[in-house]
Amino acid sequence: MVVFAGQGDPRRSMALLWRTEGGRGTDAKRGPGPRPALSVDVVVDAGIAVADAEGMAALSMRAVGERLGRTAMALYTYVPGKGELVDLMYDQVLAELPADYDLTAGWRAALTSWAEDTWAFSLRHPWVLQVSQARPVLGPNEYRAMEALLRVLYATELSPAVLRRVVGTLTHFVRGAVQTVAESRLAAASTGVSDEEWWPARSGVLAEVAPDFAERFPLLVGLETEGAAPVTDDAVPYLEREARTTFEVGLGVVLDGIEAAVARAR
Amino acid sequence: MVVFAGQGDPRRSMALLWRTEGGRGTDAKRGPGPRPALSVDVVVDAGIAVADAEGMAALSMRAVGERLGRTAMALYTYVPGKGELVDLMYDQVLAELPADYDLTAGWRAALTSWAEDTWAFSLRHPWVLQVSQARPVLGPNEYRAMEALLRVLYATELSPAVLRRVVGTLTHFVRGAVQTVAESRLAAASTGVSDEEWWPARSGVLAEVAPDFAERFPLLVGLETEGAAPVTDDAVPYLEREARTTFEVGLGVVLDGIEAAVARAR
DNA sequence: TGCAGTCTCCTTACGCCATAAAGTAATGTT
DNA sequence: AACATTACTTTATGGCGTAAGGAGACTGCA
Repeated sequence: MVVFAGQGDPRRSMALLWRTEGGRGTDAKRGPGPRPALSVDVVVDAGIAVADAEGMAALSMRAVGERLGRTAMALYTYVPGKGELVDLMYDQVLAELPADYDLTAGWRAALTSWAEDTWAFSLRHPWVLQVSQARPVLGPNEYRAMEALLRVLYATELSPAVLRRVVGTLTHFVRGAVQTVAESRLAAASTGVSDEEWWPARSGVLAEVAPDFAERFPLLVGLETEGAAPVTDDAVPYLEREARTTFEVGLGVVLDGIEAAVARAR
Repeated sequence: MVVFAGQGDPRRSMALLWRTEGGRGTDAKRGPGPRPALSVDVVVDAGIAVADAEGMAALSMRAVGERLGRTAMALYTYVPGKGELVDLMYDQVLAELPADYDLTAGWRAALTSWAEDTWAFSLRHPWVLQVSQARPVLGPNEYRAMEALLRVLYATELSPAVLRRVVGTLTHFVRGAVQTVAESRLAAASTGVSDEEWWPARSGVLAEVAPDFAERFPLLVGLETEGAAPVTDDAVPYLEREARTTFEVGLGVVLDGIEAAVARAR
């Protein structure tokens, strides 16, 4: 369930995202009417809490309202709609990402830190992976995070034209890798069936239903038995271990590719 | 809206996916009861038609039923539920992908073809990008496509351990890159606002709401003006052009990284 | 002090969604 | 001819986002 950005009045959305009047926790001067018991920030935080705990699929206006002891409709006082709420939640959590990376150990080490931070961040708030990238949210923290990545990449001294694409390459890869883990956890949580239980059940049936499997897909069968990730921690499920190794090895591959581009440009 | 796989009886799901009794179009021997006017294949094709035309968000049991002149509930005769229907749709379209790649020009050229085919395929059926990868569908065509990719990758003579990860690296990257285009089209179609209209509207507001933008994000602003993709075809929207260039350049970067791994292994 | 205007928050309602349950009618087998 | 089985329908349940309208709280002005 990719969730799309709020499509209402751009002026209203952007004013909320970049809301500066004192920032979080300040209440602007009041006019007539009852004093608001909530605030945009409180609503956004409640949304984040719901999404963190129950996932994006469980994020409903009713659920957020309930967490605040209010009805769903009460939220519309603070936020134009669900799309905009998600935008605000997204930009809010993005504040957790570093605004700067240490470049003294070189760009490669810095990029590794960036990828590692992004990985950890995405697992802390897995629902961010379901926010569509097509129409970016354009909030301050998204820009802040992008600026941090760019600062690292400028150290490669690659041309702007290449640099632009490297940004995409890195984010696509990291996003895809961490998404595997996030979705796997989501599936386990929402079905109550762990990967460890799910996989043997399916592959057992597979053997029944496709007895000629080994002849049809020899390379696949060969690969399945070889090259699995070593078991370093039994508490980490199989699929997550595999995904983590793919992340580490794959990141190395991508960084090697960037290095090749750097060498070629020199 | 990531859509998760059907979570019902694995035996039933797998039997449907690998259904062999005559394959498409054969009707099994009949018992008592009215003769079925539809079939699993017809339902799956209708689902694909709906998803291709209107997107995953518009894929409802009602919509598919309506296309077949039936109620939503009628579909449950053929398919256990929506999740399983999506699984079947997914594996069905995957049959469009080649089962083999020409390796005479080397693995690099073959991988480029693979990436290109995956790109085109994903834009033909953008909704496949919203099928969760966490609990794979495990249908015959998914395995067929994977086997084709593996055949190419075996030509690199990398160790199985590395090869496993390279599969993930490539798929993550291609998926991420094409997803940008798919979501951008989806956003344009569902809101009626093209990227060309959307972006200036937003960035205009951005300038109002964040007058200190250029000081806060100097690298970002710098990059925005430099290194844009050259305009080769005016009919292709800006964001798609950018995404396509990212795909091409990024693929080169990843392939360079694989080449580095190959060289190191030698 | 009183009242008008404004604002928060509620209830109700609409039209979607997946799917459970139960009913109707058609068909093959005995 | 009776019965079991099946395709398909109608109806209902409990979710969703949010439009519309109303109740009561509060400020600012007369």
